[in-house]
Amino acid sequence: MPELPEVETIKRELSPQVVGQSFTGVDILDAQLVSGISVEEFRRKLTGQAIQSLERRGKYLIFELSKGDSLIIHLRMTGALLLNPKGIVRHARAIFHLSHDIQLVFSDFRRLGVLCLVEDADVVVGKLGPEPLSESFTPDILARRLAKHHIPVKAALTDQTIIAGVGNMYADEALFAARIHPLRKAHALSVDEIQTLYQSIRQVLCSAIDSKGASVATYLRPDGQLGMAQFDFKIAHRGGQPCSLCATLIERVLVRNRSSYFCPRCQPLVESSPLFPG
DNA sequence: CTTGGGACCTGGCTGC
DNA sequence: TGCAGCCAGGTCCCAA
Repeated sequence: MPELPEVETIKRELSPQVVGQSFTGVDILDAQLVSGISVEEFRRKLTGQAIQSLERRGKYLIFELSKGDSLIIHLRMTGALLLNPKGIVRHARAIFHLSHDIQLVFSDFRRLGVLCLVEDADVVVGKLGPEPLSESFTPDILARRLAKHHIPVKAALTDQTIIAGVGNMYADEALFAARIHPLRKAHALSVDEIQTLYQSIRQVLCSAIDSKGASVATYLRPDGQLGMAQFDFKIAHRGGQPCSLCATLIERVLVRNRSSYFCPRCQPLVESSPLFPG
């Protein structure tokens, strides 16, 4: 499932191959893929534009185009971008034709992914919260944003308007690393807990990028290779297995209808004691 | 406005 | 062997 580390990996591996190239055509095999405008208009506007840069914002990939437009791709659950694939790509939804006979195939077997072509990228990504790996993201910013929400901290971490790019897997990993139960209220975390959580989020994301993302389901890198970050998971998708720290069996609880895995011993569900009791 | 829950999507897996 | 139902989760939409 593409979250920040997976999308960042795709951006890094795709950029050197496609930046500077031009779209010579596009085959949309699934009209539902294109959001906002018709397939015809999408094809007409895209064709002929060169890719000036490739950026990532949260889980979105943004192709900055030569006429000022932005091609924005969200892979959702099962989307993948394959560069010059050999043979038939299963579940191909769109084929981008680039100069120098480059083909970029968008495959997405659950068809939740979205493409859009806009003049102003902020229309799509403007509401996203801060980038957790940016230098300007600080523990204080995390604290202020969490303090506004009386919701489970797990739900807060996966809310893209609070913090961008963190999804279900890495939220579980960060909460385990910080020893915080997923159902703890976001606004009720202590200063120390937020400091630890801040470091955990960044460490978990950086480590996953180093491993080229996690191939737990259908995630593939543009060259078709797998990521390796899933081998570092300590809690995500490990329900029923022993905790790596204390051997207690890992449990699963639904938070906002999403599976959350946690160690009931390492991540107890108790609110932190107030800083100044009495 | 805030919060929570369901819908969308598809295929692998489990249990009867 | 067949089949119903669960499960995966990013985001949108609706209701309380």
